[in-house]
Amino acid sequence: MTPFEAVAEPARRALLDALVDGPKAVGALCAATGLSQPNTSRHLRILRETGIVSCTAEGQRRLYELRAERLLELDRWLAPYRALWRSSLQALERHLDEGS
Amino acid sequence: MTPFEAVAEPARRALLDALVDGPKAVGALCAATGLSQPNTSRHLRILRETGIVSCTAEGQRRLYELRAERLLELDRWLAPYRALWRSSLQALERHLDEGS
DNA sequence: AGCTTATATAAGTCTTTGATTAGATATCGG
DNA sequence: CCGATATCTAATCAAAGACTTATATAAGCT
Repeated sequence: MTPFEAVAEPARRALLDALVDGPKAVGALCAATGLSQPNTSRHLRILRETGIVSCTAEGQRRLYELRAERLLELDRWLAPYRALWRSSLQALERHLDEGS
Repeated sequence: MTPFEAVAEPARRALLDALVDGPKAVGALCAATGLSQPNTSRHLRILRETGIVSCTAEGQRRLYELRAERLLELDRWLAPYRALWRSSLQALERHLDEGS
């Protein structure tokens, strides 16, 4: 699965958002997202297989951690478009300047 | 449909990539992507309904044009993760510096 | 008007994928 | 060893979505 498909799912974005401020166990992620436990595990597996999170066993829990580098691919794809909307913003600014 | 889901589909990313260097008619987009015409129309409709492209009738053709601003939402979501991978890159650099 | 080109839409099929329920595995505390 | 907790996996179902074929609409040309 591509990172694009991985983050397309709202549940998985919620999981990632919950991981921004550090690694968490599955139970904590269930609580944070409101997802059922099996559902959480399934989405975490997808994220793990995509390489966006990694998992380390910590006693009877599993700590999931972000591997944000994997999202670089999204950022790189976005780059040409970013250039475009920057230029439209600039055009808008020019327009507003002319109007004032 | 969210912009996330919209760009998750490879065919739609191909269409967007073909539109980066300016508006194109449907036929040109078919040729550029190798998608069938109905398929192209369907994906273009999805992109249009999501607001990522706009369409203007030009005689018997329809010119599709990028509305890159709509992808700002992706960029904004990505921001916190960008901060993370920047710091991991910095950590890697520090590590390499120590090693040398 | 009739033919052609360009695009959109509809119907049908097939695949993918998300959610739930139930059960399996493993670790911890006594 | 046993019960409780934490997590994973399997099976099943339902829904979403992608692709094809066929058809409709509309503009352009002669």
